[in-house]
Amino acid sequence: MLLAQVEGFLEVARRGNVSRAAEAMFVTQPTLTARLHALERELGEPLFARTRRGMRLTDAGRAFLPYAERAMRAVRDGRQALTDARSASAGRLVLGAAPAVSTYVLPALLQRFAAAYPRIEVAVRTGHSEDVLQMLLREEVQLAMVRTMRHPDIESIPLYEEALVLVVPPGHPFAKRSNVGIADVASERLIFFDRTSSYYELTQSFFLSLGVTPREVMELDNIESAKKMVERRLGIALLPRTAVAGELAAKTLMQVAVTDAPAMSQKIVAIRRRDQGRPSGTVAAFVNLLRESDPAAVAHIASPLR
Amino acid sequence: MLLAQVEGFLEVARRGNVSRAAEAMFVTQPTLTARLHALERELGEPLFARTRRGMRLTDAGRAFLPYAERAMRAVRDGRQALTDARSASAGRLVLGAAPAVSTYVLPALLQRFAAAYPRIEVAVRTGHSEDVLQMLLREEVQLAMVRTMRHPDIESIPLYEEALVLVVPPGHPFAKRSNVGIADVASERLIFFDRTSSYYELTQSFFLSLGVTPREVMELDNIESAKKMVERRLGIALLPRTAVAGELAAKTLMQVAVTDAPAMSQKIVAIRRRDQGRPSGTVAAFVNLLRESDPAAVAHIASPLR
DNA sequence: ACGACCCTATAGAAAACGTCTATAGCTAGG
DNA sequence: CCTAGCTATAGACGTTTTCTATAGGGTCGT
Repeated sequence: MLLAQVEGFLEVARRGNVSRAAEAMFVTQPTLTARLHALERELGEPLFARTRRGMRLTDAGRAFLPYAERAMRAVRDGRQALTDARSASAGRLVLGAAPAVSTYVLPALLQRFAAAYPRIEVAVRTGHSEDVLQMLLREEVQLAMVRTMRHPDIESIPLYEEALVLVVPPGHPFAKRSNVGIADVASERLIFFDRTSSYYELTQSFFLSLGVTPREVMELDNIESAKKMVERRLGIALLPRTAVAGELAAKTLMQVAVTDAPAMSQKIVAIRRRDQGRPSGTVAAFVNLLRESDPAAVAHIASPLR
Repeated sequence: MLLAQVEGFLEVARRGNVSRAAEAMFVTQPTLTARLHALERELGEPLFARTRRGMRLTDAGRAFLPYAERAMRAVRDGRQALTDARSASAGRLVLGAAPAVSTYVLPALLQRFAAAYPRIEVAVRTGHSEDVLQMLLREEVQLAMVRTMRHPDIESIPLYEEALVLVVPPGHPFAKRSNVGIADVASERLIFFDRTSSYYELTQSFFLSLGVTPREVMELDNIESAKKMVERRLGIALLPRTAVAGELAAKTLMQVAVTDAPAMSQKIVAIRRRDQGRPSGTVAAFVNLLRESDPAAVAHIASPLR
């Protein structure tokens, strides 16, 4: 069965006239007649009753009509869906993100994105970078925002550098000192977060490499709780800058520079499966947004706290 | 766009492998490759990402997939609908019927029909024969059961002869007399029904042709009421035999033969539009049932009163 | 009553398209 | 490094589709 036959069937059914229908479809009348005959032969039943006035549907034709319409509509809608996807005016986008990205950077990005592409539906799956990578490989997400990772099947788009900053509560001695050294930090009560996260490993190995053993006070499994601990003066913490942007602006937390320590940071990238070709539709739209935004900066603008 | 392309797209999407999909579709691999390329060219977008392991859907392919499935399903279901209709195992049947047929004959017929073809949905439109004919011509009904009518665009199938019988209440003098003549009848109180119906004309002209002026007592607009009047001894009536079958059997009405009057009857036929070709599907099924039933007889078996 | 017109069906030739076999090109895995 | 497995390409062949032209049948109007 050919779609041209189905289309011809519908057109003739509508107009009740082969010649007119043929004209409307830009083919000659014998061509359309042949299509109808072929369709009727394949279905084993006359779809039209031939009269002197033209063509009338038979009962069989009437029975087939809704299915023919459904088929043509599906094809038409499928075309439209691709056009929409191409212009990224509609569709679906499934993102993966590391927790710190998901909580502190994505909301502001998605706010912008939703404003620009209101007809795209967005889903976010959060997990540690390694887990999100697996999601990407299993194609459960189309694009993931995680720390730099290496894998042969993915390609990366650099996004921003996420600095780990030392934050202390307002009024803390460090806040007024001009010179805070790594040794000073190590002797303070430190608050860590999420032992399974890469931030934890990063901070740990940082201290170890400097020959300092930190005095761990407590470990929370999420950044938000860690911030609250610092605010309640239970210790100080090294936290991603994007995660404390709001508190720093509101001065409920103070940032302290450590003079004798190298800057600590992680590179955050967007990753895609290499075998998916160039970004298309919704993914391309989002990548463009990423490129023209400074993801680390937007966190300051619209923090999740406001 | 060709259905073969859509089908190929689905098969390859399912198997992720052109060669296997081609084998499953009984074509060679280059053929299927060509179909995919043609489809992608027409849609202006790659639907698959070609990898060393085979074919994976792109985002565009994933977006198109549900529409492709819908289209193929519509075509498949359409085929099935025709098959069902051919075997009359499912579908729709819209019947027209004159009032006496609709009330006294159709119920029993439809009971049988529904038992034989449970998946056919049936609709009945009732009206005087002339009105039902118009419905048929406007294709509002597929088949109509009415009194014999003549029209160039319809063809008739004889069903049964509907006799008008004289009925009297039990205990009426006529019930015991061996010899009731037309003059006797005319002197009785007569009950007629439905002045707009052909029965009325028939009975009136019958009396007139015999030079007798009936003493009309009352006229009801439906047979059921007329029967009740006779039962209540308000008069006697000439009624269609199928309409009084139940009462005759229950002996709440008695039939009286009129010795010196010719039998009065109307021929009931099924009519169809001549331009609809031979009966198909559900109509054919019903016509077959009509042929193998004796419609006038079934009214005795399952009257509407039980 | 008859001719002009309108409809679909058919015939036959030309063109277009799809399908095949054979093979190239590429990558992963042993 | 070579083989196996995958898709892409080339070129020939055959079928199908499409076209123009025309037949056949019936209605409507004059």
